[in-house]
Amino acid sequence: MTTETTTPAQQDENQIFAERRSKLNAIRKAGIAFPNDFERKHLAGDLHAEFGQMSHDELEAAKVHVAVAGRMMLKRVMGKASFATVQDMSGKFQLFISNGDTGEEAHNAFKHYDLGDILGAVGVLFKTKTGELSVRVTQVRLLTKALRPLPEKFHGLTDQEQKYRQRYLDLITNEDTRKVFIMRTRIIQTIREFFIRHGYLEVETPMMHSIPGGAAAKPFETHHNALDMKMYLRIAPELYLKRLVVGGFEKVFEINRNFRNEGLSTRHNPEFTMLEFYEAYRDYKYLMDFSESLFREVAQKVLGKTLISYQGKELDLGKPFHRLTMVQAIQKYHPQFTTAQLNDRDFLVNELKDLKAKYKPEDGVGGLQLSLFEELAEAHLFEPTFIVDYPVEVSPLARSNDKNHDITERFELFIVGREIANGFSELNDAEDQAARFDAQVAAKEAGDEEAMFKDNDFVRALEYGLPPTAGEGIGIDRLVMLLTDSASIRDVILFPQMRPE
RNA sequence: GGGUCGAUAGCUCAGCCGGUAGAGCAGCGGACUUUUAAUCCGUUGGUCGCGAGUUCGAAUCUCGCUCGACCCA
Repeated sequence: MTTETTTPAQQDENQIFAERRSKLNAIRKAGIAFPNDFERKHLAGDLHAEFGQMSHDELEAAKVHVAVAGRMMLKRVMGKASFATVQDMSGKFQLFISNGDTGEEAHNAFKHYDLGDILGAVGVLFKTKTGELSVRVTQVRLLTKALRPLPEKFHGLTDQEQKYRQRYLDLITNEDTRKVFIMRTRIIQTIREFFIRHGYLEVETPMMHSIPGGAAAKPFETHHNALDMKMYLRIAPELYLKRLVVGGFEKVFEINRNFRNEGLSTRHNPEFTMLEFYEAYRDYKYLMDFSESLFREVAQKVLGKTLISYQGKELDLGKPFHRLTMVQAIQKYHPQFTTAQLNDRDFLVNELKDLKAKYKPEDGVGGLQLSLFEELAEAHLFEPTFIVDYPVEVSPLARSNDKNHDITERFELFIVGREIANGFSELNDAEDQAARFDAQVAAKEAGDEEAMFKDNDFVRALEYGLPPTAGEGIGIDRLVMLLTDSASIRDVILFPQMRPE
């Protein structure tokens, strides 16, 4: 990329750095310091899988020639012979380098290679006397000099802050970290395959919105220079995906980032990954069954089982998920409340006051029920539980229940006490949608920063006719946390948001 | 926003009642042709997160700040 050879930040200078830089300078003088002509032909993992079971004598007879490359993680020099362990994307492999096989000069050069350097080696497979599959190296080359030393080889990198800020170091050093992120990739891959197999179309909708919509959240704001207009990073793709269903794409899904301008915690990162999907001619009950089969399949394919352990407690995604209304969920953990009390506005306000819970005093019964549910029940929902019949006033995009217009055909799925999915039969009555937007605008004007904007084009789209449709969002980061037994969302996001150093 | 804990060599950590900094790994030099965190001998390396204060003297005590982890709102 560049030909700069000037030194980086001087305050990082230390003895080890200086020593390595002087080695690099010597390499530069001797020829090409960063060669790119080494042809790597084998991965450690493949070699272990293919030849790991062969005996010492079988390997000697087979004379398997290999070319491996990777970062040197361990080095043991013993005079006229040395062992080194290199690590590539698939695993680790041991090299045996000796005066007899490479010549004294090459072996002496190797002795000055440092842990962290990237090497390429060619040779023949053999087994050591302790039975470890290794390469008897005939040629070893330094491909990339590492100027900075690696973290200590036994403990690795343990400092949480450094693990998050310098994820590359965490990945080099900690196998567990690599496993989590490989699993994350597999989870997303499995989800994608599931939807494609069910006939869904994967789409991409805008990340920059002129009207943020689809969720109750504070957006990030930015500015478009050429159009001289305010824009928002999206808080949800929902309204665009439903426009696509209006357009005739009757089964769509999108896996992508949402942005919400809120605090950071072990469960919140300002940008996070969301799966949203919509299917015409389905309702929220279908979605619940569909979600159960999705979760089951992902666990089975990624973990090989549905019985999982999270932070020391077990749960089985193979068993039917519980289904409770919000009122039932509150009563499950607080049987002293009667249904009449939980539908009484004054009673709810008093309880919330006594509990010192967060709630909006202007809310109606529905909003207050939700606040009480969050305070008293949510954290207890360890086993997968769908909470159904959300109040209409907190569900401005969901279809009302035909028998009771105060509730919607909506559910949220909770696992390990955390909201992990949200789905509903979509509101496809354009006039009702327009009225609900107006109510949101009124709430916004009254000071609710999370209330929605009115999206007139979305209403116009509904006026052309949205078929009866069901839609759902699933928080991918939280799902990955669940399946990788991670306590913090930062442990499942490669580069979590941090304050500047 | 509040509370608890943390920041000392490149990394992992110790450093007690205040007396001017220590180990292991890594590095450097030496021995060693089957090691497995190799071993053995020798050795270099520090703005003790930042800034004040108390004190004859501060890594250590006090206050403030920065960054982080966890818990709470």
